[in-house]
Amino acid sequence: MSKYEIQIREIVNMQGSITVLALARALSVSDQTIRRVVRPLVERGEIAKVHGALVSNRSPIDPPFLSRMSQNKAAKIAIARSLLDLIKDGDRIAIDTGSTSAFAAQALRERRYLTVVTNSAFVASTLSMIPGNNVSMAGTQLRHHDGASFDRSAFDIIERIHVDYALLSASLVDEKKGFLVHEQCEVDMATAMLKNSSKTIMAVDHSKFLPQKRKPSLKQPELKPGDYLLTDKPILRQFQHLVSSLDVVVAK
Amino acid sequence: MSKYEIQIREIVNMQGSITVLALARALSVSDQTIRRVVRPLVERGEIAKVHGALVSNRSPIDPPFLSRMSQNKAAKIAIARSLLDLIKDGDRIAIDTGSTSAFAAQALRERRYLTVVTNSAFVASTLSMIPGNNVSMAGTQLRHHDGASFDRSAFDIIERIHVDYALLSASLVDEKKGFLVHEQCEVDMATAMLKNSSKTIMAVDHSKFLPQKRKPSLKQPELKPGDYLLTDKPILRQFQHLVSSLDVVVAK
DNA sequence: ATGTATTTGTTGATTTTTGTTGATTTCAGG
DNA sequence: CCTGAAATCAACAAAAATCAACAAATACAT
Repeated sequence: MSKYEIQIREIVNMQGSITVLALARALSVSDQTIRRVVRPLVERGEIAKVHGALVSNRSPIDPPFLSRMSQNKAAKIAIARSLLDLIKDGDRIAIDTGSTSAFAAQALRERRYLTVVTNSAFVASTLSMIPGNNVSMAGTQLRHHDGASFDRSAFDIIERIHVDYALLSASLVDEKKGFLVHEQCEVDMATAMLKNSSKTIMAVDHSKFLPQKRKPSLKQPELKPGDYLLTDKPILRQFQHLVSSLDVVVAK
Repeated sequence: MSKYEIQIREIVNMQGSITVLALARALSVSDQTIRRVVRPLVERGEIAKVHGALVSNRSPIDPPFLSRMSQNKAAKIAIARSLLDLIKDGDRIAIDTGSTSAFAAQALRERRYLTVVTNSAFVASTLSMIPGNNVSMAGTQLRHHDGASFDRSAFDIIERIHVDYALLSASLVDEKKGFLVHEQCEVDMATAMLKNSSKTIMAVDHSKFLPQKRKPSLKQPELKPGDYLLTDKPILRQFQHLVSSLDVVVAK
């Protein structure tokens, strides 16, 4: 790995695109050097190259978080897209934190006049820039691993705003215990959102139905009959009893 | 894929529609080049083409925030990078809203253990995901054009947290009146941030020194002697008196 | 210090892109 | 259904970007 690699990646991702020569001048090396360093990056698909320029494959404001921390990207995108069949222009929705919700937020940029309340700064930021939306960020101090807030004020705000849908997620689906997450604050937040919404949408990709190394142990609040379950593969028999009263949507 | 592709897509989507010739002038290439680059885009259906013009097929309302983000991108990035000379690991900083601040936030991802307080959801989201940072999002209801908050709680939080630096911006620098912005709430926020910080950093790219169509009229609070001014071109003589007591940093 | 390995800059051949020219097509208005 | 202006297209020459190969510079272990 070359010493210029990090710099190059950073400049390219920040600018969106730059010519090889400009980059050479910026780092005061020859254009040939840039080409050499860049070649493996292109092969690994980290940045794209066209005749005349290097272009980032990330959108300039697209968080590293989406590409980095997401396993099962395809599944989550499919789920997010199928969410669009449920959520219509003008709906009010509470959205929890997590990567599934992040993708959901991206998809919901297609909708207009949404009322959104969320404790995730990422979701808030994404949807607040859509004209016509009314977005409330619940909470102040953000935890660093996902930019979500669980402080007192976060709950105050969630409890103040009533919405049509609460979009929730889970870390693991257990045959016996149901939808589980790692932290109590997440359960508390889910409970608050669920209480203040007409319908709940639980979004879990199929990997959440498989055993995991790090096992969560805290149970999400009970869903009501008629609530939605969004996933990307048919529910296996041993989980059927968990979802019998729910409206199951399998994204394809 | 051509190196002009992203720019073309951006301009077309931003303007809604534009003639081939205007686009050629904008990128200072020939009209023939535009046609050539555009052909595959049209075939893929990414933008539509009629005799005489290219029209965007995307929803006409795309976040104005993003478009502003791309004006003077290079200058803003240069300023953001030079900010890294001032801000060190562990510093505490208040950041206002605006595209310059958005780029600053991107650059500050290199720093660790920052204490950040901001009323911009985008800045909060960007910096909250860096391990070791302590980020507070000030405010609840986000305005849609830039995802920033100016409600009561935003001020409460800004006023509660004392920081080393306040990073502020302006829409126009007027020879006589100084640093101007469009809205009173922005002045109020800047004032609150400035009051609670040891030093203020005013970041304005050179285009802010030029006359503008839409003229802002509200004056940002006075900077203190020793505060920083970050810009990307040397200060012209007629503006010198505004910055005489300031520490001027010209990014290159 | 010495030799070896790696990185970097330079050169010239090769490929791709771009601008220009002139012919052709499309469009609006009688 | 013409007609003139503007837009488009095709083709070729000029310009720019890329690549391969080699030499110079640098780093590194012995």
